[in-house]
Amino acid sequence: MKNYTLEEAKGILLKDFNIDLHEHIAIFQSVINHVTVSIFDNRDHIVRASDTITRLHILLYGTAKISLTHEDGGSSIIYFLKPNEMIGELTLLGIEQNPKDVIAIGKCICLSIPMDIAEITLLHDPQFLLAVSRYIGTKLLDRTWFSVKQQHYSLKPRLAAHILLCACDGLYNEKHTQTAEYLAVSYRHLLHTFRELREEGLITKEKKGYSFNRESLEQLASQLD
Amino acid sequence: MKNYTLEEAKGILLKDFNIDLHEHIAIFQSVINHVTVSIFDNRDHIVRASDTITRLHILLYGTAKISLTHEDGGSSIIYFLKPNEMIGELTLLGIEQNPKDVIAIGKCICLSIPMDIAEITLLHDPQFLLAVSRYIGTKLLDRTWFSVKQQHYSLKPRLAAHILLCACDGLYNEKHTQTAEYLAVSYRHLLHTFRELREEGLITKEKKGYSFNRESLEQLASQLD
DNA sequence: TCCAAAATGTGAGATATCTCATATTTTAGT
DNA sequence: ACTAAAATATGAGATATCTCACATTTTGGA
Repeated sequence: MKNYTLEEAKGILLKDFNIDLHEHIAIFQSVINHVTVSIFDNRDHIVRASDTITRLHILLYGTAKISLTHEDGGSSIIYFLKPNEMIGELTLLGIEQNPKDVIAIGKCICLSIPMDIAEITLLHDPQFLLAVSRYIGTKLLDRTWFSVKQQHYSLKPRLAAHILLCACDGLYNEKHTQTAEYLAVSYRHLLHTFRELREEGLITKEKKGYSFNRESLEQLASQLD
Repeated sequence: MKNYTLEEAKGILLKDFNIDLHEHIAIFQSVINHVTVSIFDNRDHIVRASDTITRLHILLYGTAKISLTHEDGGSSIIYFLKPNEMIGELTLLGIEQNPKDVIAIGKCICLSIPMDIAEITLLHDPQFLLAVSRYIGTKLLDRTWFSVKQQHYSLKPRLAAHILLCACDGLYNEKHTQTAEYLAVSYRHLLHTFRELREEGLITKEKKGYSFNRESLEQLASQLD
């Protein structure tokens, strides 16, 4: 993990990642001179469950996972974070009881400000508060939909939806281990279901991932709506 | 369902339900002259998924369930609402895409104000916005914990936790049909698990519900933490 | 008080999913 | 280029949970 000032970061971000910072810092406008930029590598902890959370982040680039380790040693992926999502907002609000691990999947870039600065400014800023309400509310709805579907339908249609969701240029290419944790099934069972989809001709294994028959997958996934 | 003005309601609430309104209207102070009180009977719809939502409610008394009907005809209980919880706040924030049914379980009493009044006042009130952020954030954490546990552990320990949570004066007395929907298992399987708990001596059927060995249930449920 | 609807209860067989053991292939770091 | 770790893959048997069919009991209204 490397840290940069906003000034240092501007050049790097624009050159190497084609990110224009101006689009992203609106929400931090009132605390702009406290903003720094951090670049994380694959598997770096952005937040460690066991540590005190000292900064409020916004993910600019990359994907991160929030995950939780159970008493029995197993773990669950709770959420995949995508660009423009916040990290630490529930701690800022003073309601997070059981912090979770946030881990970079591939390279990740975050804006961040110190938590104590956020507390004395953002918590009184109606614009920020409305934005954060909407953000958390949307997550609540997403999570509700996801978990209701998860508990009501078997893996096959959920996997179909997941493949469609993750596919990039018509190719699904996620790690089965991650998918199994996210869909909360055993690795073995996930593989079994992948085979079913293959045998039914809905997906085909290629060198770089799985290609698929979009219409058939969509039809399978449509029962979730 | 019956509606009352705040003035009309004061007497009824204090006399019949021992509710002192003053404790509850703080959050609506700025729109106090638009507040009305509604009393719902068992199985009344407080909100109907198919209708436009025109009021923002706060539940004062009773229990209500939020539930959703699946494409395949089955249904899931998403959440049990308890006193001091809001109904319609996600609609107020403009982010609710798929409204759900909210149904009274037994008698329910709500404060409410028209949604359009809420939009022009509460959405700019930092105190309200902070309160609503915390409220929704807490729900997000509850729901996350619940669904992660739900998908990772079998019914037995979850049922133990549920019995402890619902028990009143050492007696569990919920409808099995409701419990099955909430814990997202078939009625048949729920009964099967109840029998297991009975045969292992953790619970005992009484005339008015189930009594239980608290320590044993707590030990069973403790693996969820 | 009576009836219809809801809730409770049980059996049997089907299916989804898990656990564990083990082998091969791919990936990342030095 | 080599090696250890991670990811992929498969089989076999166990378990959790579901579906359906059916009988009995309780409950809420007219």
